[in-house]
Amino acid sequence: MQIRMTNQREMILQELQKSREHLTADELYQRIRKKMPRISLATVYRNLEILSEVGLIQKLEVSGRQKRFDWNTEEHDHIYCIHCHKVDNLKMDRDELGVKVPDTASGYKLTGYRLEFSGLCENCRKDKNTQES
Amino acid sequence: MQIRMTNQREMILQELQKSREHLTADELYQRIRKKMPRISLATVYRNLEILSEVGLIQKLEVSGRQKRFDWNTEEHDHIYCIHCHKVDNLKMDRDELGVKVPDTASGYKLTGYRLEFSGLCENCRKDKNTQES
DNA sequence: CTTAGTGCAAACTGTTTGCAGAGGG
DNA sequence: CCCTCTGCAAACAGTTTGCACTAAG
Repeated sequence: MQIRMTNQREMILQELQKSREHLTADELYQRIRKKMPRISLATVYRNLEILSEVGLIQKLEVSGRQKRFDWNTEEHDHIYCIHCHKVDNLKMDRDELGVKVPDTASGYKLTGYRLEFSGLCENCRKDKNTQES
Repeated sequence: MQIRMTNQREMILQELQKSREHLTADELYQRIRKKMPRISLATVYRNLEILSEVGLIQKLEVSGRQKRFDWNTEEHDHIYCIHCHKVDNLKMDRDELGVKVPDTASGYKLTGYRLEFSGLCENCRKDKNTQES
């Protein structure tokens, strides 16, 4: 199957890349809607799925109930804000992290890992100092 | 608020503990229903929530669309089967894993991490050998 | 008795799908 | 022109909630 670069598709890709964030389908939809009011949420979902299959973006498995998508297709890990639930890229290389992946464990043949640091992001740290929630 | 030990609550706790697995609310519901046919799924959800708040069980943040719950309340990591999506406890101590958590990163004040190995579980390894999916 | 907990149904959230029509290549 | 992609609405999966009744303490 060949994939066509439609306006919607391009917009989604652009908007995700320029955001530098890890948006959910709905967040992305809200932003794109301002420039392309007739786009539908279904289109956003369909394209995020397809773009991640093709390898132009990455679908994330992270904390929280909604799926998130990443413009950065290299292997890297994430940080999760326990207060506002946003997700950022961890700017550390995997070899700095020191995770030792055994070949097998508990009967599993291991193929990889997923590491997610958690903590308070810059904004939420400020909020916590001034007004205690 | 004080919590009452109702039959339903006790059953949920028991069934989860004896399963030694990381069940979803629905899986648990299906099992309990055999012994307690009038229990409702809503009750299972409500109790899993409450029991995890009280600290008798643990709510997991793991791969997959459904929430999973763990009878084991100690801090530990998980292994995820990329084929059948089941989740097992990792029988390794955190200090064996060698993860170095910096104090801060990308503006975040870090408080912890979540590590999930992924691979093929015993059953799925067998399946893969005989019949290629 | 009192008030937390239950079963049921209905609501809600996030995501997926069927379809007829539109528009990339 | 063809066939992938779109918008729309309706379906779906997982979870939560309002309510009147039940039962634990």
